[in-house]
Amino acid sequence: MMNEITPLERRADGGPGPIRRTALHDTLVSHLRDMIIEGDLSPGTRLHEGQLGEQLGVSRTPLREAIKYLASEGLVELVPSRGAVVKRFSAKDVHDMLTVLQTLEELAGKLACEAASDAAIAEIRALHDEMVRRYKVGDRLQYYKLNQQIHSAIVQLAENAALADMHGVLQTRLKRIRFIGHEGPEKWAAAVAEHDEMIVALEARDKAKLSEVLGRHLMNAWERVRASV
Amino acid sequence: MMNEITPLERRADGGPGPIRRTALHDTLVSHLRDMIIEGDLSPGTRLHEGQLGEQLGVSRTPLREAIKYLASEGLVELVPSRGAVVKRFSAKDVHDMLTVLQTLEELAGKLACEAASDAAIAEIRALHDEMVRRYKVGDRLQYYKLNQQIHSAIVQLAENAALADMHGVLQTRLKRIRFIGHEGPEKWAAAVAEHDEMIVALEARDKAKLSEVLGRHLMNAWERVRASV
DNA sequence: CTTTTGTATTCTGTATGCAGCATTTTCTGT
DNA sequence: ACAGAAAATGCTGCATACAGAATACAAAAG
Repeated sequence: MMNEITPLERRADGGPGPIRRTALHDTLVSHLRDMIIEGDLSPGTRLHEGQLGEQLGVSRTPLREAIKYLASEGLVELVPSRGAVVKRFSAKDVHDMLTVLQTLEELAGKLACEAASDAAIAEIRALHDEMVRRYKVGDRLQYYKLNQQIHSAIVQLAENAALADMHGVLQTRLKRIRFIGHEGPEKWAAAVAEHDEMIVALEARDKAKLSEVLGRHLMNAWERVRASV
Repeated sequence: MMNEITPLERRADGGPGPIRRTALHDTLVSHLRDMIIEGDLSPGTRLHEGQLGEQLGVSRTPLREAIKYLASEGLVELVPSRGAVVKRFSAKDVHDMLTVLQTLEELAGKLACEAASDAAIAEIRALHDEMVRRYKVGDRLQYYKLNQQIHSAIVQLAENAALADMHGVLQTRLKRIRFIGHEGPEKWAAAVAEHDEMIVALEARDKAKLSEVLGRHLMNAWERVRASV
């Protein structure tokens, strides 16, 4: 992927709704996040404030603030007097994260079955169907994005802000790994099959089943990505 | 508690080990954290950069960086063009956090039984005994601190960095609530009893039992603090 | 040829200055 | 006297400037 670093475009408006001024901080944070996830900034790379700021067309002050924010999210590491470096995750780190993610999604599954409205479930079904379509066509990138969306959406159904937060942090940390990991056809098929089970269980509001499938799905996720780590 | 705000003392050394220079950022972050937890900055309060910086004896720049860091931790909220305010947690928020914390500690319990060394368990036993001593004397503050330490220590035993991270974030967010919550004698006794069960289960390395007790303990925690929220 | 030390450069850490937005106060018209 | 508008104040957001630490390089000594 390795795009070249492009200056940050400061979009003036967020579209419809109340006219909200540019929030440079947020823009910078997500921009840097993407750069890390997509590999423009690979693990171990030092985040050079002067250079990076110049490339993005931003002064050091807001850049530093964004870096501190990302540090708290765990994407970069702050070394006193030596700046920030992109955090490197070991295989064990990834496995640990998946273990926690598994537990969180199991919980999310249970809560979702209790709290979700039919309409919300229907939306996820739509995402799922679209994802399957992408799978059949072999569109990996869109598949990947829809996959993430579905998992996040199920967590949203649980209507538990803390759960969504924790899940989001881990999901973000893992994005880079998943972004790289390219499982073979048979494993991909298995993943899709698990997703199918998920949707069925959700529509049936079968707590135990949904929780079980989500857990199994993430256990298998480890098998799928372990080679890439 | 409401201490008056005191200038930040810049400690020169962290004790033994390699002589490390003052890390103002870290100091500021934990100082602000403490101020929020202990109620010097109550929920809804705007964090006035000029004023606060002057009181702490620090310029606005590092202060802003620390605030951004805390924002990512979820202790303060950033409002565009209007600075940062201390986040206010609703009863549902607290309940949600405890739900997630429960799940995480259940997981920690299972992992801890597998991974912990005898020595590590002995250390927790020591903390526990000390805590019980404090309970018998009625020393609430020390009891509270040791209580937190024990929970964190058990999570540490699991040797899962991601788990420890997520647990730490939630623990921090809840600290303020727990700091306030003063349960009555009978509930306090029940909590101590649960801790007793925990230690016994841990020493027996009884995964199921430890996990169950930890879960129950946190369910009850909600009963103990719900009045304070 | 290797090692060590002194110096120069580069980068981080912190302070300060300036512009724009939000809010409040004051002024004006009815 | 009251409503609305305009000015004034205060604060945030960003940029720049300065000081100190770390690193890299070069020269000299073993």
